[in-house]
Amino acid sequence: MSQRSREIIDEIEGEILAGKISPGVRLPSEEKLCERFGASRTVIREAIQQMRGKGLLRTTKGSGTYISDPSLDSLATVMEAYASLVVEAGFNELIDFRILIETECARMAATNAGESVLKELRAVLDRMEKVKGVRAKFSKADIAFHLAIAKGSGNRIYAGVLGAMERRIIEYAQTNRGDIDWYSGVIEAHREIVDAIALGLPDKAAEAMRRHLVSSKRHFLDLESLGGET
Amino acid sequence: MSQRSREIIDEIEGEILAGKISPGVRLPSEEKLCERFGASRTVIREAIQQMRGKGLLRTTKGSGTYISDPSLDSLATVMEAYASLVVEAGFNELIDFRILIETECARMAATNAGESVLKELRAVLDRMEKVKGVRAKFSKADIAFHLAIAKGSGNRIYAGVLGAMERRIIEYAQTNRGDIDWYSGVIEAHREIVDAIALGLPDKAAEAMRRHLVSSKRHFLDLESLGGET
DNA sequence: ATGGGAAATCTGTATGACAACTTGGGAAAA
DNA sequence: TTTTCCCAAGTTGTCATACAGATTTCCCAT
Repeated sequence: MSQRSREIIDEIEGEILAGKISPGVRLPSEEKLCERFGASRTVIREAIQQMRGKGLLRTTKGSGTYISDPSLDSLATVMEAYASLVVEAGFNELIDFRILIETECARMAATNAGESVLKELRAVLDRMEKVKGVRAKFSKADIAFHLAIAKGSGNRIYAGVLGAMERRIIEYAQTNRGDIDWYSGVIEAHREIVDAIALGLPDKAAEAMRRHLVSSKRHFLDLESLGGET
Repeated sequence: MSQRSREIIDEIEGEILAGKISPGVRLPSEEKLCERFGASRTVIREAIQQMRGKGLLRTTKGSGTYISDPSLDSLATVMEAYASLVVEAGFNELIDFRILIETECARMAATNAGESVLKELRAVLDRMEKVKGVRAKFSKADIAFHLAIAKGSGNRIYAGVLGAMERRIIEYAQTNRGDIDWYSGVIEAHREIVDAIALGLPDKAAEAMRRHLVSSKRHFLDLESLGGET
């Protein structure tokens, strides 16, 4: 497997991560790169496309190709793609991963979250109360809740990684669960978490979050073993 | 920004993650896709290249394009690219992320690790003792140590995510640190972790790992504030 | 039935051309 | 001189065509 584009990718990536080219800087034009690597424009473009897929490059028609600044979006995009593949093979592992990160998010949020985050959390709680029973809307609010906490942690990596998985996990895990008791239970758990964060109690917030997620996981596994498929 | 390839990517990705196409299955040939989307082969290929970059597709010359099975490598590739970009902006956050995951890995390894993992860990310890003082080799062994523990956790996500960051973090963090006391300290900390895992003591293993990493982080930050740059 | 080889299929690369868009600078106007 | 406007050069996006190199399929001769 020769793959001319592979070599080119390796070389350019190498320069990027060696710091020779910094985020925001424009890459030489495709034509220039053709000269430099002695390859056709086709190959150069294939290399660029692949790096774009990774989120390493960003192109603007008419202007040029630029090194991405490390937007969390790019990480999220890729992790989402990955999560969608792994979802069947190792859903358990993915959930455990999520529990680990979110528990830590809650803990950190209790010390770092400002008033604006708390306000957002309370707004989401109200919304969940309002849409109780409507699964699609409830899920959406649920996701918003967890992302808000991740944001409140102050660590952008957590928020990025989590945002990548959240939607898919919740969609997947909440299939076939519609009784009103369950909705109320979720809201109650969320409220407990918010209270702990508001009071600035890291351990309590972490513990509440962990309990909430572990119970979700159990619910999901029960449903699955009963054959709860779409 | 129209971006014909964008639409195609969205559609194909949508089908993949909706489960309409499963890992291992072959995608229709480029020509067929041209017909289906009413686009030129160029556009189809650009879409494919980008998804290849994400690790979503795998192509074999002469045979076809296939949906990747969720190999951890693909995630690692992408996270590595990301880590290289974020490394300047939020190195602290990246390290905290690592500490969180590795602590959990150590905890889980204490209950899940089999004899083979323990054997590997001990072998790595010996090797570190042998190359004490040679920074490049020591770093390599250091990475191997942490990855072995991640593997011993039994959760492939941890191992994948960590493998993606490990090399870059350690390379970056160990710059300018060469005195013999430091090497000994690292080995001592590692030995403590291995012992706890061998005895099957989750909390102790986790605590030892956390102490080790937090101390590394502090060392690194000290060096940095003194102007320790490449 | 089987083995071998040719044909069909498929991805990788090269070339040339044009469209769509951005950018910078120069000409024209104030 | 300063400002405004427009266009020309530069750059990426898309198309069509052709052929090389690898793999797979299938048919024919043994």
